[in-house]
Amino acid sequence: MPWRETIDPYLIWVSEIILQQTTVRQGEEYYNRFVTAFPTIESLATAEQDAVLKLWEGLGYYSRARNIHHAAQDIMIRFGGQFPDTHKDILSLKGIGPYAAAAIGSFAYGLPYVVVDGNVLRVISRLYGITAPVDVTTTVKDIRAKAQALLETQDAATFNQAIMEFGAMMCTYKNPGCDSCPLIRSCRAYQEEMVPAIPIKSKRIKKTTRYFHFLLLEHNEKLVIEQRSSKGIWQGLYQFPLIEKKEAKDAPSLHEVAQIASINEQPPQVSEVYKQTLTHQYIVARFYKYSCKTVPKEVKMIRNTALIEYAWPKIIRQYLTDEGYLA
DNA sequence: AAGGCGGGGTT
DNA sequence: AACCCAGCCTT
Repeated sequence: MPWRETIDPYLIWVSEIILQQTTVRQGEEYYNRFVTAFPTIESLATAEQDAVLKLWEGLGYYSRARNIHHAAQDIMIRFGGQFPDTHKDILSLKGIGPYAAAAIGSFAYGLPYVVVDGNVLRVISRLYGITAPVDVTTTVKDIRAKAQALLETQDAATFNQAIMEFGAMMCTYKNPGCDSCPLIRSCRAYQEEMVPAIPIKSKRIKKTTRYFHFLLLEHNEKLVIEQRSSKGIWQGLYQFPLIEKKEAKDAPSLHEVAQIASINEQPPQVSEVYKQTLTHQYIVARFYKYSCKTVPKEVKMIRNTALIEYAWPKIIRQYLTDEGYLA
């Protein structure tokens, strides 16, 4: 892993943000492309947000891309382009929380702050037999304090790397290697046969289903696109004009489509159903291709060949790939 | 303190 | 299809 062979805080920062909620296998390619495109803080700070999002396309949690971009600009202003070297300053950057601040600080500068990621939550909660839910603030604070005490005078970078690796390789969520674990004599969960039950989580997420109808409005060999803004999913990414329905059986009416653009008489070319599961939502989407007589002046229109230049949500990118638009 | 935010992996 | 994986921001 290239980011383990450097003490450059910028490279470590990029890798830690990408590797959050992402497997190493998937993240590695994104990391390489990102640091090639933006080798320095300054190059990232001066980039367009669209360019940053394009490199993040398909990775998910796009606020990470917006935040790292914003933080790079912040570093130029507040720290003269030098990545800050105190825990407090690192933590003040947007998109960097307790985990990332401890990881970057220890790996780049040897700052003595323990990392608490999912691995560490699991290791420490099992070691101390913690049956309080690990997804509440007070429990995380307790676990951080216990982990910090274990770090004590040890080398922070080595300790942080080791405890995360131990969680990932030995103290795994399923099928942990208790049979060969060097810590079973001190592991409360093992002694009380609680290993499979810990860590305990309290929150359940309920998913809502949303029905999206994307309109491909064609006029003069161009398509109408728009950028998602404000709140909700896929902020900053691009999409086609969207009509959302509450029920599966609903389809956009001619009248609704006509309000967006003046369409020709022939019926639209309707795609198959595309589905995507998000953390809190289940998306069901169809795509409708219309030929238009006119479109409103203020909309953004691009040629088919330019579609590849924009950052799309996974479900739209899948459709565009299937239709040969990105080939 | 609670909820929202993608996408991938395993069973 | 139904489960799991996670750190940070906003409200």
